[in-house]
This record gives sequence, C-alpha cells and structure tokens, in this order.
Amino acid sequence: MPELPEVEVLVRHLQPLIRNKTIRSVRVLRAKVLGNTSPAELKRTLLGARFVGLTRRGKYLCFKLHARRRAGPVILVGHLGMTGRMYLSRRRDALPKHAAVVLELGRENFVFEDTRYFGRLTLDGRAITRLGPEPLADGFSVGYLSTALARSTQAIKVRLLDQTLVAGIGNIYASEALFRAGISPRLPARGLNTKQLRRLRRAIREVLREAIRFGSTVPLHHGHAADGDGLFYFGRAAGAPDYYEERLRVYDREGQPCARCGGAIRRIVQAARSTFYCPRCQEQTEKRQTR
DNA sequence: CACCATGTTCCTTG
DNA sequence: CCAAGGAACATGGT
Repeated sequence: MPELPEVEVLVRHLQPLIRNKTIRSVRVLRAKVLGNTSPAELKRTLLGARFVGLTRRGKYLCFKLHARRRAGPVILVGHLGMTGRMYLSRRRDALPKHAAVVLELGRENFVFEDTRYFGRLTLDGRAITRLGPEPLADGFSVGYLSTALARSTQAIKVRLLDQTLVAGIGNIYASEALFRAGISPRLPARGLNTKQLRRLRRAIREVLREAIRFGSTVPLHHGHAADGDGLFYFGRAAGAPDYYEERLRVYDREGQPCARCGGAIRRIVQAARSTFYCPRCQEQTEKRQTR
C-alpha cells in the first residue's frame, strides 16, 4: 500500500531500527530493482557503510549512509512500487519468495522484497530531482496549484497522479481527496476555480495527514509472522477489522452507499486506472463548472 | 481463461 | 517541443 502516507509511516518505523548499523554483506537476488546501478557497484558502495539517516521524498525513501573512504555521504534511493516491502528480520529466518535485495546488518537482515519487482533500490537519484513539491510543505500552495493547472485539459484526477505536479499522491488518495473536496474527478484541471483549488489543496493535505496519523497509531509488526505473510505495517491481529480499508470513503467501494449522501459510489476508468467517486456529492461541481 | 491490482517509464500519436 | 494515451514491466488474487 505504498503512497505517501504509507512510505512516511515506514520511514518513521525504520529510522531508529537501522540508524548506526553497518552493512556487512549485500545480496542482490533481482538485479532489476537496482535500475541503472550494477550489483557490483552497489556492493562496492554499500559494503562497510553505515546508515546515518532516512527521509522521505514523495513515495521515495532516501537512505543516507557514511561509506568508508568517501568524502560525502552516499544516498541510497528506495521505492516500493506496487507491492514492495522493506523490513528487518532475524538473520536466521528464511528469506521471502520474492526477496530482491538483502543487506546483512549484524544479527538482522534488512530485506527488500517485492512480488512484482516494480520497486527500486538504487544509487541513481535522478527520479527524485523530477518530483514536484511535497503536498504537506509550504510550497504546495493554492497559487502554485493554480499556475500549474492553468493550461491542463486533463481530468483533475489524472493530473493528481503526476508526480511532477505534486509528489506522493497515488490512485487511492487521489480519489479520496477529490471526494473530500467535493470535486468531480472528471473535471478538466484548468476548469477548477479558486474556491475549488483551495478545497482541493486542503483535502489533499487532510487526507494524507490523517492517513499518516492513523498508520502511526496502528501497531507495526514485520518479518516472520507465523503464516509468513511478512506484514510490516498496517498489520492487524487476527480477526481485527482492516482499518486501512475501512477508513477509505470511496476507493474500492463501487456500488456501496456514500457515507455522506447514501447514493451509490461509482467506478470509472481514467488513464487506464480505476477512479471511485460519488456522483451526487461530486458531480454538481462538474455540471456547474461546464455550464 | 478473464479481469483486476497501491506505480513508473517508455513509446507513439497528434 | 509538448500533451495525452496506452502498453509494458511481473506476479498473484478472485
């Protein structure tokens, strides 16, 4: 479930666990996730290096390390793709089926596993330089949004997924933010008026902040579950409700009643991806706007 | 077998 | 050059 909030929760979780730990060995099981970095270069760079910091930028994790015989720090860039997970596990535990990279840190392993291998763990930081502003920072202002969307005829939902517009929003929170803002996902981006832009900015920030706060209160567990599911966040005790699903208002709720008006949630496809919204709570804006 | 899935990048078309 | 749309990537769930 990796959009900005999930990555933020993961970063906060991992930070104290890896700080000051030294990489004793580097195992690359799927070179694809290294991108342009070769396994040899990764090993050469990381072997003997020590984790000194972990931050997030959009959906990316930025590991900062001090390597031996190097003037400046090394930045290792991670991305979870759709199904990636990063966690520590005991070294004696078996590796998951889709382990992509394993860093040995003394008694524990730092494991990057990814079923579909869409994720990344690389020394190539170029992707980060192309990202738009952080939605929770001051740079993400109504003025910025207004300028950035002024000439776009693309549907607002599709624009929100563009990481160069704003970094970190994915398919789930794009739908959730538009529902909260009462704006139709189909509205052309340049058609939003100032009032709508203000509501959208606020809704984006609220939805992301709440998800972070919520994720942070759920007990984290990782690694070696008995059934081997290896949950590392948004874990839940057996039989407990799945809070992650329950707190979403429209995503994956086609046909279910809208929490606000009771009407049926609708699913449409935009840019080859599902969008969920409430026609009654979000459509009027569209009609009013297109008149 | 069909369709769907939290993401990004590359290629084509206009 | 840019905007927009779609396929590809790889695996698993229903």
